[in-house]
Amino acid sequence: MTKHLIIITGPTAIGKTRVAIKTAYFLNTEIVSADSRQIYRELSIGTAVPSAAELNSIKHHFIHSHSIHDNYNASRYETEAMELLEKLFKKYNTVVLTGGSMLYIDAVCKGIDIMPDVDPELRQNLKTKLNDEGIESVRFQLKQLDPEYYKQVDLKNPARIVHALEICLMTGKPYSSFRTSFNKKRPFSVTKIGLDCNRAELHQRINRRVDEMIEAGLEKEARGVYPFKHLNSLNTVGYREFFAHFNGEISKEKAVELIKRNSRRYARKQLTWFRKDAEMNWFHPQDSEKVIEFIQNKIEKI
RNA sequence: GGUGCCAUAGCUCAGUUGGUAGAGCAACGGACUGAAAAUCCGUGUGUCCCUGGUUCGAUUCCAGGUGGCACCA
Repeated sequence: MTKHLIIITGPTAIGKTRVAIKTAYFLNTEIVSADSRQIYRELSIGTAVPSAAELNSIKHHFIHSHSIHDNYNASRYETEAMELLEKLFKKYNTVVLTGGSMLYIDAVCKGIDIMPDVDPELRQNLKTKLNDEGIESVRFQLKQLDPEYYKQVDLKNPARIVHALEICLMTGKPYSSFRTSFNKKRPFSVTKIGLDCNRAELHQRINRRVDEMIEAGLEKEARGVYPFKHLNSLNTVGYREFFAHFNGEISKEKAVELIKRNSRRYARKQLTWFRKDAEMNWFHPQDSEKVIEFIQNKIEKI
């Protein structure tokens, strides 16, 4: 029996949860979340996790399953998601995966090259070097250790250069030797549903949702994790703006305004990524019936 | 009703001694393989309020109109 993974994605605040739940309900299956921030149990309001009622109606995975202290990443997600899918596909022929984390979705569909875990101490050292000596110094070091990748990398992007260096230094081999861009074979078919609407409507949805988050007590939630503000997991829209407010750098009003703006920019970035995906089938978030109909047809054909 | 000031990008405004214009913010486009809600790159998007007049040429000068603000009635 062929197994099917239905992916429901789209920009932040578009209404993925609702469509995913309707779809999972119709297919009588469970939902796997592909959201790099809803995965943290310390974050709820600012990441817009599904409501208790929604979580009760359909079994969800990777919601609040990890801690902000866990040092999570896309590769760990790939491993854990694939293990989970193997189990779920023993029980179901179809599983719904939903979320807006582009790289996490790709990790499930195509896989990520195998590399060693990054040593946090090494990362800190390289960050310090970057800070003290400037981007030139890490650039130069990368040129020595991996001239091949040096030719391709965005030389203005410190995160890319630092990561390549990390791998070179930890393995003694060039980073480029790990980059196969090989798409892993998956034991299931993939159907991608992209949700989108016109931009003005999307901005309205985002602004409204941020206002709801504020009413629901986002400030208090952010205050609670403020001591850990340096963690990557908290370099997150909705939290870092409040941290700036707690630091006395900006007013609360300004923080709220920035959360809205940064959410809009995040949505735009997601759309840029999804748009170039030729496998995406686009729908309006109100058209969940059409989505289900489309999926039904697709599954019957395979 | 009278007088004065203003009208330029989505917003706040600059500017052109007459040769169709530029800042900030917002917005938009793109890259992306173990930080991805991260990180980085790029782009002015415009009936210069309307209608006439002067002029080779008006967003700019003049007149009228419309709208806004202030003050006086």
